Amino acid sequence: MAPVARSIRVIFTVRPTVFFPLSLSFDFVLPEATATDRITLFVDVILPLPLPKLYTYRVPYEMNDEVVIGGRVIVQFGAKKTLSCIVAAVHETPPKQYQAKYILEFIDDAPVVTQPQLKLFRWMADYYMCTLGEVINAALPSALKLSSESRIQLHPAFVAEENPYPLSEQEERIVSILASEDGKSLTFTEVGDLLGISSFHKVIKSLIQKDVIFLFEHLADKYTPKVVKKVHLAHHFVEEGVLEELFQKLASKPKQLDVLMRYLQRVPVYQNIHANHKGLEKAYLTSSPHLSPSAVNTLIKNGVLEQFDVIVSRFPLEDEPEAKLHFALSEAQTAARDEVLNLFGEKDIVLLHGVTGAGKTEIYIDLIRKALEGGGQVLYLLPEIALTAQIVTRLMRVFGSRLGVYHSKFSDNERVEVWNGVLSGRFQVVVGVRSAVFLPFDNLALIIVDEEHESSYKQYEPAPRYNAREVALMMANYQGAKTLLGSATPAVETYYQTRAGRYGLVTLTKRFGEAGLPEIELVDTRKSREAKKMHNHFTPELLTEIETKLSLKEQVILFQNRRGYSPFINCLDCGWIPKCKNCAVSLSYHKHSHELRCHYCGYADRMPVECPACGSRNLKTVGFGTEKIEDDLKIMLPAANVQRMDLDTTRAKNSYQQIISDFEKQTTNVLVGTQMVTKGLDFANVSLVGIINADSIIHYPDFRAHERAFQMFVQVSGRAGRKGKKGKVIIQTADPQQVIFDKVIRNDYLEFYDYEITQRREYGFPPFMRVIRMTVKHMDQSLGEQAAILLTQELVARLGREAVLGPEAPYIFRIRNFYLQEITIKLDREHTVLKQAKLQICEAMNVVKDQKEFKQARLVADVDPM
DNA sequence: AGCACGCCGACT
DNA sequence: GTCGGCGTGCTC
Repeated sequence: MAPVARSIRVIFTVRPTVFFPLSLSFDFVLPEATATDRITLFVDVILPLPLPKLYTYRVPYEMNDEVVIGGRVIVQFGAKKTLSCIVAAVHETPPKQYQAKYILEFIDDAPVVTQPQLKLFRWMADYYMCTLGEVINAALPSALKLSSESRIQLHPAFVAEENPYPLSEQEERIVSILASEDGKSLTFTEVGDLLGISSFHKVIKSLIQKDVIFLFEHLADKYTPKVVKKVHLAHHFVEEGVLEELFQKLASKPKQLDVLMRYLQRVPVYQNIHANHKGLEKAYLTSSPHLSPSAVNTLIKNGVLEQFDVIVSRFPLEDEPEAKLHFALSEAQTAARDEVLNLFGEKDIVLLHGVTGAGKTEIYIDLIRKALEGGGQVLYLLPEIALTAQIVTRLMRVFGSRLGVYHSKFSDNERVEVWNGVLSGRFQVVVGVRSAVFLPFDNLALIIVDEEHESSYKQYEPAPRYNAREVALMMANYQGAKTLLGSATPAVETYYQTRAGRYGLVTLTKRFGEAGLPEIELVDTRKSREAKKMHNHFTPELLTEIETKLSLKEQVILFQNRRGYSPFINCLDCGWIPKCKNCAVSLSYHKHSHELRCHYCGYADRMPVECPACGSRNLKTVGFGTEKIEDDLKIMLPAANVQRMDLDTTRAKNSYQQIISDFEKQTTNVLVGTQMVTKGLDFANVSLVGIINADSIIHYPDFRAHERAFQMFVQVSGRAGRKGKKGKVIIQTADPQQVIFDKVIRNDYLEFYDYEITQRREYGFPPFMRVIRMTVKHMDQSLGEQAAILLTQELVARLGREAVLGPEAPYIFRIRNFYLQEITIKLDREHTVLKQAKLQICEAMNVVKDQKEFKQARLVADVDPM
């Protein structure tokens, strides 16, 4: 059963003194049971806080039966805070060091977190070197987390006329508001707003001392069910004859009559008396263009219609699609599917390596269907950006309302409903992003991780710094489920596992339908530049090709891996470059908003008209981002309809969907964007993809730079030419000789893999070694460096010199006013070694943290960084 | 994460 | 002389 949400909980932390409970007088009447029968239970709870251990609370004896592992309870934590937390264990061992506090309340009568989840969360905390509280915090939709808020209320014994203490003007104001309504209460922030000051604590303290008000903690479920207002005909009208009478009465009121007619049209009261019981959504009547909303209200006021509320699901049970979407798998798809199933016989994990456009989704759907037939649950993970309306509607048509969707743009209430839907068994398939691995499955049969190479599966801030692909694999392992990883450009680590025989491998080399892979052309920007043939950032080759495609009414995608107009501006007279005041980066110019913005901390300033250093008006933009590409293109090709898709244009809730649908409907011809355009989008009419500046992607100081570049080029190329059309890709680069281009052009993953794996082996990187990246952050540069040096020493002392690299300041050495130092640790892959090493890393971190002068240093461990 | 207790600067 | 700043430590 799904947990029942209770609306409001009130807990007194400061009891009004007048109501001193009389029951404290000793009445020692015990129930039938004698004291010796009593079993005293204790629970270990996970608090949603970054605390290293669990806390033990005592179960009130009468509540022994209510304890549910994985259920939520409310406890007092510290002097003031009342929190909800998850019961991780039940036992009878009283803590020796301290007196356990009692649990205040039990929220759920069934687990909200399943046993396999608890096991998984423990593994995560261990593996990713974080606390269970941090895992729980990331896992639970925040509406399932309760936390208290202090409120004040007029003291029940307070009578204004008898108050012996003089009140200040501010105090009077608070009192008059609290007295305005019986039992009215205010939060601290409300008090602050009311008085227009932020230091309201003094006032509150004084009022408490004078016995005018008291404090209490208010704890409310944040989850609110969705309510729909409905109306139906008042019951006594539902009778023959009576209704006619009503019509006559309303004869002179045409508007009301209209409403009534419409109601009867939708609710056939004559044919079926019971139809009236369910009624009709009020909004259907009030928002109908031909009806008057006020007439509806008049009918309600006069008792003809009755209004009532109904709690509904945010994911309505739609009628199952009449004709379920049925599609035939192609021969290649069928073969691949059978091979996957076959491999699942001996392996738990299979990689489906299929070129872009090979039709992997149909294979997934077929496998999901099979898994459901076997009675198990299915989790289908997608990177954020690929989880579009396109794929959801498609899955909806196959799985109907058994499909749950879990998405970062979902509201919290929606998330809770998906969570509960998984618990109750309503949702047997969930398609979702990274955080969907936290959903409370307990009977998984299959997990699909699509685009498994995607770095967005890895969370970096805040902890837990987990990779959803790895978590999914672990969860599948715990629940005996099979996992299918899918990608056109598998992560080197993943492919290595197939070579090592640990994962099965199925390959699809042909595109679905007759579509061939796109033709890829490299264009040398250096040559064009020397010949003075560049049009802004476009080579003549790219520009001509764009024009050709547009004249054929075909669409174009342009990829530029940097948002904004230009990465910085520069004063031509004095050389001034605006820098972020919090970070060691230049400010990016955003033309649309006339702002200079920091892409690391969000700091923004108005674009100056003149140089603040020398007063010159010769401010020039340097470099280019998506905004400039969009701008230039609009000027050079005024007939083209250009749309930009990047973080800045997709901030609003539905803008992303809008841009995609405009492009789909071919309202826009050219889509300019950042990485967003490289992922999983499937448009039939795109025949050209342009990569404006390939060099900025390849030249990156990181062992994964080549892998990332290869994946990005192949993925974005894959957007070109689908559904029978051969597409073209133009890559602009100043250095066409780069080794990886050769592999991209021939779309030769295997060759890329062989090349890359050799490098990884030689330089000792994953998959041969495991990397843990330590970051030391400090407001003070020198202290940060010293802390990093000490940490390095401690690490070397435990792990050996060869395992530790650094410390080193990263390229961007200051973010949000914190100076950064990085240490890279390389470890043997073996589990016992790894576990031991993590303990030693914790020790080393503690040595630094225990040092008085480094108290303000922040130490972060990132396991398997990306 | 809060929040309470504890030690140093600018003020009625 | 105090009020209040935030730095450090604890929460079952």
